[in-house]
Amino acid sequence: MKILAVDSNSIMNRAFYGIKVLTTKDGFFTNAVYGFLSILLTAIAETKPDALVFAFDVHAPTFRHKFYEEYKAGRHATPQELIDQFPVMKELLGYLGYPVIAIEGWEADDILGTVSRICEEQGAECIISTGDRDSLQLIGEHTKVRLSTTKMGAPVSTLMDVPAVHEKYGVEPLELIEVKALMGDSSDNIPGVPGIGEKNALDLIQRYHSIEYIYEHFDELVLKPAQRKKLEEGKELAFLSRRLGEINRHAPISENLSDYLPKERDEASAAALLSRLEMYKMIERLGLDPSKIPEAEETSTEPRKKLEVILGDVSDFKNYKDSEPMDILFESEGDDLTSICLINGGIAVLIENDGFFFDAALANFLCSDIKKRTDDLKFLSRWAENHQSEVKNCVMDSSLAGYILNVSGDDYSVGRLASLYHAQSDVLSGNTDEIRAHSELLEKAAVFPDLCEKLRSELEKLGEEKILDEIELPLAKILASMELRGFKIDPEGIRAFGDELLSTIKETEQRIYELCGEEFNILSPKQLGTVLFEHLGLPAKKKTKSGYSTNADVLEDLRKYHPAIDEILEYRKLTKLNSTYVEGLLNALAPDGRIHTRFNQKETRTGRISSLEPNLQNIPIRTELGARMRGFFIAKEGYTLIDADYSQIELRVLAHLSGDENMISAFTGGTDIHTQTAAQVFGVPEDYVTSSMRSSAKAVNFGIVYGIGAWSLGENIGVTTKEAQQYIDSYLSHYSGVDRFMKESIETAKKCGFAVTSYGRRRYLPELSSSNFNLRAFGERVARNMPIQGTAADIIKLAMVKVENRLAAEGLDAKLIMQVHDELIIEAKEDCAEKAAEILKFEMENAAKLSVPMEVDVGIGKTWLLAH
DNA sequence: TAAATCACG
DNA sequence: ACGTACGTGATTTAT
Repeated sequence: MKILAVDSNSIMNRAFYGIKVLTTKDGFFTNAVYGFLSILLTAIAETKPDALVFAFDVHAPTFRHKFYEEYKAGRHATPQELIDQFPVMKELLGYLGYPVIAIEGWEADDILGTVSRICEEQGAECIISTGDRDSLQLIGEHTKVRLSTTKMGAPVSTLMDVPAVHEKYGVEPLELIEVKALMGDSSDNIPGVPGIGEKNALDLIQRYHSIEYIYEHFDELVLKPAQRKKLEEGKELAFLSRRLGEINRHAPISENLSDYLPKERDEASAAALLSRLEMYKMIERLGLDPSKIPEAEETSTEPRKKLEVILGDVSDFKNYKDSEPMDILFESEGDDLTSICLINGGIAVLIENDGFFFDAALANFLCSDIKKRTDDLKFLSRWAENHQSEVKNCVMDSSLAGYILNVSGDDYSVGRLASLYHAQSDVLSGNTDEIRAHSELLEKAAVFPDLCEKLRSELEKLGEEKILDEIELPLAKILASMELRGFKIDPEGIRAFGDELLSTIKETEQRIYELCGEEFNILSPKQLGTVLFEHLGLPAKKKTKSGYSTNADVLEDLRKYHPAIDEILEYRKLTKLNSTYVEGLLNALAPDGRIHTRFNQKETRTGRISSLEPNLQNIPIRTELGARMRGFFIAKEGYTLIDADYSQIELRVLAHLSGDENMISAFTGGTDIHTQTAAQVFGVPEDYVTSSMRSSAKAVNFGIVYGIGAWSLGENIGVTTKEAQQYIDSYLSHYSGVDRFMKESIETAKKCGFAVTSYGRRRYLPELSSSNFNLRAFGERVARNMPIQGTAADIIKLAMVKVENRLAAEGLDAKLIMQVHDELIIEAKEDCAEKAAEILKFEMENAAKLSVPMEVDVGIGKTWLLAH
């Protein structure tokens, strides 16, 4: 018999503070429950117990006896967000069939101690799962403690047994009570003997084993005079602490271990609770059947609509009900559609792709004026364009709506959104074999019409419908086109560049081995750390979770100590260039000689788009060698590239949002913004600004946008924290409007629970109400940054829509192929490049009206390098 | 699968 | 006492 006894309060605490903020969409904190379950699942997997016990304190927070007042004074009160999660956790454990024990007047520790005692007596095996070192005293022949801690933000667990306690503390487990009696424990308000710390206490107990012995043989002991005095004065406290620190192992619980075997689980209730907590993956991780999730509760009140499923083809919808939009859902394989489902007026037509007629009819239908809704417009648009069509008049993409409603989500599938927004499923009727064969598709179909309405009204309620209608929907189509068009590259050039890199890499590698006097894997931070800091004895600076940090910042500081450092930095650059860019791009090259990146429109928390497989938004430019990479991105024969990028768009947005007069005039004046900032911060005329002053000012400007702290700024530009603080103070006093704006941003975000762009795009920030200082500080930085980065993202998205529309309207053979946050690239036929460049610049500069002009630099060239 | 590193805006 | 500037994605080694 093996029993896992969980110190539930302790694990809840550990999870709450150790796990990033996690809430349901209406703001209920779920991080402690989530973390608890994660820890539990690993503990079960590792220990494979027969029975489990979950011990809770009756009161959260835990407090010891009569020290409650001191307790409250000594430690922050348990935050409400954590307290609220306890009943939920207990309820869930109940559904999972586990015994939950909480007894008035007894602490969780006492219950654990009792379980462990019973195990010891009956020869059963007991494993205590806790985040608290208190329980270590319970360790014995049959009792081990699985200690969960967070080391540098990562969850770690250690299994402690008798030898482990010997090794770590040099005393018997039971003697830990004595140690604690001497040293005390502030978190449990055990006073201990004043002046005796961990070192002293351990030393004394290692030698004398108990405080009783110490005080009985007090005069015979060899003690330093100061120590003797402290012990003498603290005698009473020592014995009091001894009593407080010892866990009572006789709580009134069943001595029959078989009572702790798991009971039958109530899967439906457990799954329902977890889905209310929006922990959908946890349902599976706990081995619950996802189909046990009950439908939303409201289903019973309204009679559900019927959806009649018929098998047919696209033309069956000639007589659709035009008061309602046509919903389009589909099954796909790669870029192909295998079947679609069209829903309108209570009828769902299921259409299998039978080849030519399907393609032609669907292509024809998609470009009709019929109002449409779908769940992945970018995919559908790509399909349409591949079949010489386009998607016209699409008024809803549920995934985009879901993203706009919560940019922090990670699953915008129809099923997930339906449960999140309580959409009602229609009742399917029709040929049951067909329904079964396409059950997934039809389940989506059944809920989709109502989901779209729920999403639409939610968007309207929050004033975000324009973001969908005017930005994301038109953009989806453009991104689809950009993905299809791709970016032509020069593979021969890249290969040659790669060969060049490879030979330099070999040489560099050899030099490093010689300089270090040994061969090792330079790319392994672990091995590199050993060589640099142990074999060569260089001064180690920062540490990471698992050893020495060897990142570029650290190495930069070490350059002066050893000639190998420069080579290592060089080696890193070269191998990065080769594996990520040379090899990465060649691997991603399509048969048409072009790279087709995919744009993710639903990824970022700020509203930016991201690029993946491959990522074309991080092609090198900052170093000369890296920038050569951009020379291999080229226009096709007879065409040329046009590259346009906003100048300082984020700072201009900041000037606009803050309304700071000084900053606004900086952008209308014509002097370089960083130089002007330097002049103001350092209090010198602009002509006297040196390049180092300018670069410090630039760092301050960036820092302001990111929600700056003096420490980091100092680190970044190599001045003391104090000096950095002076820069910031000086900056904020000259740009007092910015100061005000930043303060207001945090204040409104705290009040509303979200940060927002000037187009109304929201990012919810539950971090702001966290009781964890670091998380809250992070939330505050985000509250300052998101409106700026997000507004800039909205602007360039609008610009993309306008540019693409204008180019089409003017009938130019010029198309957008790339976006890099503040930069757009067009591939244009040579004879219309000038005209297209003009349009590009104009539409970008006029995509939004700010209180400062938006400036765009535009270039034309055969390669990305030349055009930029 | 996670952590470390580094490429970009 | 603690950790320390926002937003991404790809590659590598190590667990």
